[in-house]
Amino acid sequence: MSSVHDPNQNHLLAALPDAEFDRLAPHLELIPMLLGDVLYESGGRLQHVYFPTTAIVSVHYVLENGGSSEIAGVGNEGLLGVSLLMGGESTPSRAVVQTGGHGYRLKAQFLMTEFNRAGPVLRLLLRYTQALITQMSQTAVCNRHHSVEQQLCRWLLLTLDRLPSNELTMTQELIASMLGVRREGVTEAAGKLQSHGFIRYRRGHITVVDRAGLETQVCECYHVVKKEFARLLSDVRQRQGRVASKMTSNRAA
Amino acid sequence: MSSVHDPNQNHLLAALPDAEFDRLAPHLELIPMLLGDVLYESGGRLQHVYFPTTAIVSVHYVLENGGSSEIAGVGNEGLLGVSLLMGGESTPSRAVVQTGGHGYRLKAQFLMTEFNRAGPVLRLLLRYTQALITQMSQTAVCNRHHSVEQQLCRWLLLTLDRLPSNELTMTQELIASMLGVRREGVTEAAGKLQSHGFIRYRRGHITVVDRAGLETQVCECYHVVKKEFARLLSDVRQRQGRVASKMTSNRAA
DNA sequence: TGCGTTCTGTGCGTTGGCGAACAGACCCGG
DNA sequence: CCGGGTCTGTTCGCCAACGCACAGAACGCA
Repeated sequence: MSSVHDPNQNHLLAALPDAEFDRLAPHLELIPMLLGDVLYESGGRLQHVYFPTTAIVSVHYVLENGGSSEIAGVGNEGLLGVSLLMGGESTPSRAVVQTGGHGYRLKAQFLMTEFNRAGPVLRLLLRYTQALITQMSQTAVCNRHHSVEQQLCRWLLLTLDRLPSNELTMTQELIASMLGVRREGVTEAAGKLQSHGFIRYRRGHITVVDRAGLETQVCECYHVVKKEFARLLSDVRQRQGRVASKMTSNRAA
Repeated sequence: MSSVHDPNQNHLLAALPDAEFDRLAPHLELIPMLLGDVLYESGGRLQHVYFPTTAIVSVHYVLENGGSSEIAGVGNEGLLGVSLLMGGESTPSRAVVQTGGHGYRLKAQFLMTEFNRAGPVLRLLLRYTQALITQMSQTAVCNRHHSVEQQLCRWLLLTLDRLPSNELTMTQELIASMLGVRREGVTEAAGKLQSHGFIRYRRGHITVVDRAGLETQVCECYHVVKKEFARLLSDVRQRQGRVASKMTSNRAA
């Protein structure tokens, strides 16, 4: 259990040059991220940024009438707290852990110091921001033009890409609230996907058995987002074998 | 006609400290922006950034099937080309002039040089980016949860805020394509608003006669966006009386 | 093993928005 | 002042998604 966690599991951290990584590493704090944990509350002050490793976090906007929609998901490919980088101390969005796991958090000031050096960290994180903007925009269009079933496919695939396994622990109710649709709508769409043999599910567990099948149903939005991430962050998955010594020493912080 | 145009009509340019402004000013190029002009094509390489003064530009995403939605509008409060700043040389979005007028453009390299000094220009533009992200996100939620009529109100008000007058030159067809809805839907919604006495229109012209009335119908999304812009860019509308000598000399560039 | 909770399936009626089609109104240019 | 193109108003059928309500199934805990 001691060497399971490594900041390099997060692709952004892994992509940092050694010098930058070494400066940040002492301040990275491993934390459990439990299903339902609220990382940011709408309008709240941002104290930390988060780099998920095994967890997935959903960023969404909530309306006065209680309706809401996910506008982006963040897993080990990204970070939470972009609005800090942008200079807003808060954000109108809400960030909730959607799949339990772990991640590293960093006090805002440390990242900002690094960011303000205007070096590789700034450039990397801005490119990530650009990818995030694409994801949000595509979500907006998708919300308007595509069916619940298509959107479910998109969401499943995007989530799957962030998971090590092909099973997601997730109720239909929860998925519905992510997509901003009715639970029954998800039930129906999921039923179709199951009858096609693409997925199987039971009470809170969805297993993707035919990923290629899902891809035949999904709308272009999925591919647009993936492509843009790949384009902007192609260099990001490289570095894996970095020595973990520096961090294990402060994992308990 | 000679002193009508001034870069300070754009709020971002106006908010720059003198030193930064003076460095950029020689490279600002006044250009007409005509209705329908395409500033950025989806996937195209970005050569310039644009600071609208009297024009309004619509940023939208287009789907394979031809459907599309505006994800943000940019007028004299902002700039086009955020993805350049983010380090992506292109963007999957499309930018089209929605209301004819003027603006200043700047070769990408000049802004990037300034941006990379990591001074006030960077900070200002990042905060603008954050505001833009809010606008996109709120649009995504709005697309999902609010009626065409509410969205029309939101769109009218946001557009109105960027115009000097209370009349917009705009066909219902065009508005429909912005919102990503049917033209008939706009006709119906606009009809209601007119019967309430909030607006009046005739073939391609909409006049807002009761702005307060519109605000009673609009969804919260409008206010959220406005508030966030105000919060992030409150210092931006200040400087107005800056000497225009430096620019008039190169207006013809 | 049994019980309560939570999740899923299903069946209503309702509705907002879509798609297509067409008539009338308006405007501009010749 | 006329005519053609464009914009607007309206209709009708259709369907996806909504909201509500309830029954059955699965699971977890005692």
